[in-house]
Amino acid sequence: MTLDRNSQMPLWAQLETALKTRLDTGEFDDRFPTDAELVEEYGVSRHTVREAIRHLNSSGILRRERGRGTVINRSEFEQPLGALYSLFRSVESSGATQRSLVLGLGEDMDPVIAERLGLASDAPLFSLERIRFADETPLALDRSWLSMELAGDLLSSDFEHTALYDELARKCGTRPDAGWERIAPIMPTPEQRKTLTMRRGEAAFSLERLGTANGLPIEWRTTLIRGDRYRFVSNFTAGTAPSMTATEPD
Amino acid sequence: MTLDRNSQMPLWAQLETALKTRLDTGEFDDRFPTDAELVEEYGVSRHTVREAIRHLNSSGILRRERGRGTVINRSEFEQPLGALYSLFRSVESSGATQRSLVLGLGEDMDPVIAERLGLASDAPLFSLERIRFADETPLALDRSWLSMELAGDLLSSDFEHTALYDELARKCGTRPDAGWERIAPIMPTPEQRKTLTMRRGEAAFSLERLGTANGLPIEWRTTLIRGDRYRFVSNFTAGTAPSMTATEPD
DNA sequence: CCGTACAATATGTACGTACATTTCACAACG
DNA sequence: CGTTGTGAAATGTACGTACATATTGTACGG
Repeated sequence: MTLDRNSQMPLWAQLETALKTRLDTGEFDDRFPTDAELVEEYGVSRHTVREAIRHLNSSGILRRERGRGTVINRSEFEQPLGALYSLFRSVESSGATQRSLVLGLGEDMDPVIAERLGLASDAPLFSLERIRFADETPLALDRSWLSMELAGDLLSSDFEHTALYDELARKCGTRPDAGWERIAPIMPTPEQRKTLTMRRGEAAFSLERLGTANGLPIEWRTTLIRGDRYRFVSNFTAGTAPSMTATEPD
Repeated sequence: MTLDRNSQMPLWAQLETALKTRLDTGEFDDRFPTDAELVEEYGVSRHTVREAIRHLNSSGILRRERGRGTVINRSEFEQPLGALYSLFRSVESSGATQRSLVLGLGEDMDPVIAERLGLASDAPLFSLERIRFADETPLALDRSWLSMELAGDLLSSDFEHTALYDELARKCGTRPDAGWERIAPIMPTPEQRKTLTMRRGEAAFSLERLGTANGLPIEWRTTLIRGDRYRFVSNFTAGTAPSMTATEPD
């Protein structure tokens, strides 16, 4: 398949479509081509190849790893969303008069979470639970777990006024640099509903996050966001997401 | 503020941070600098400027408009999410044995939706309602509205096997090229729950989408996705989202 | 046999240039 | 006075180059 240099569609968008088609056929199941190979094959510059891959990347299909190559994101029903990584940050930085209230700070034990953090199932965990306010009204309920060995020094910190990651970096010398996030719609339990002063029948977002540093998991976090106070909104244009008009199945 | 060329942090990431800081102070409230101005001011190449702006863009802070300039995304509580545009597509392309069942196809009237589409409140609307299956089990409930004047020719189409946008392009010569999308968590009504064969107490995603072509709204769509069958997942790394480690408020 | 060192590979960063396309303002024209 | 045309401004696309950095495999030496 060759590209049409007279087409209205940008070269990189054509290339993106072509690559997506070939991905669907399973042609790259063992190995995705390198930049140089695609440059050679399609006769375009590396810049154009990267632009195409950047878009496949941001739509969660591919992932690039420096020194290793471009790998295909395999997942079944859980659809990766690329730049959704900013989801949590967007909640954090939603403006308004931000404030948080510490509900719990101390030691906890949980075999499931301990295993997620790569610890023995009876390992002691540092736990921090907070309510996030925006405009004086509860917006989210947030709980983090870290290894007590790593975060023990944080037991005496004041988290009403200090960010967890900043404190972690300052006292423990580390901070999540990667990880994953997952979002689901749920019905809050009566207790959660009461804590967040939600009305009955109101649903909520449930966010789960595993934060890693240097490839090792260091933080597990769950966040519950009031559904009546929050929406995630996205603008799309042919300019920023041209693959959409070309490949949107519907 | 000047950039440190000996820093470990890439130039573009430093520039991103610098620009974000200046954005926060409101310095650019009237006008965001052009590429050329930033090239001049920071003494970097336009490539680097674009890389920085690309990241601000994908985190929903800025929006670039060809021929016009770079503008700041203003929104209060509804946080834009950049590449979340692929949200709907990800549902569509979630694989499995995809199938849809047409529940309704015909004329409808709705003053609110008509207004959203820029029509008179009593204008007749084309309406299409479908159930989306994945693996023989209902996944989503989907309803679209278009102006009857535009989409009248689609009344006789077979949407069990044909995509709406393809049919729209073929018969009506247009197709959404931009728009916006919004996501919320909701409790389905008993009727919706029954249609999607959901258990009691299970929440769902509610997606709303306005699709535009050439700047004019042409489609309003609502989608209900089963919460027990779907998750949105995102991987983040310092490599693909370095601003995160730098600016994560928590 | 194991570990270190080095080379090959592949992506990341950063520079440069040129032209295309869209938008907007303003002048010229009918 | 309105319409059309033209040019300036700004981002989009596309090419080129060079070097940095992370990963992996291999060869060499103890």
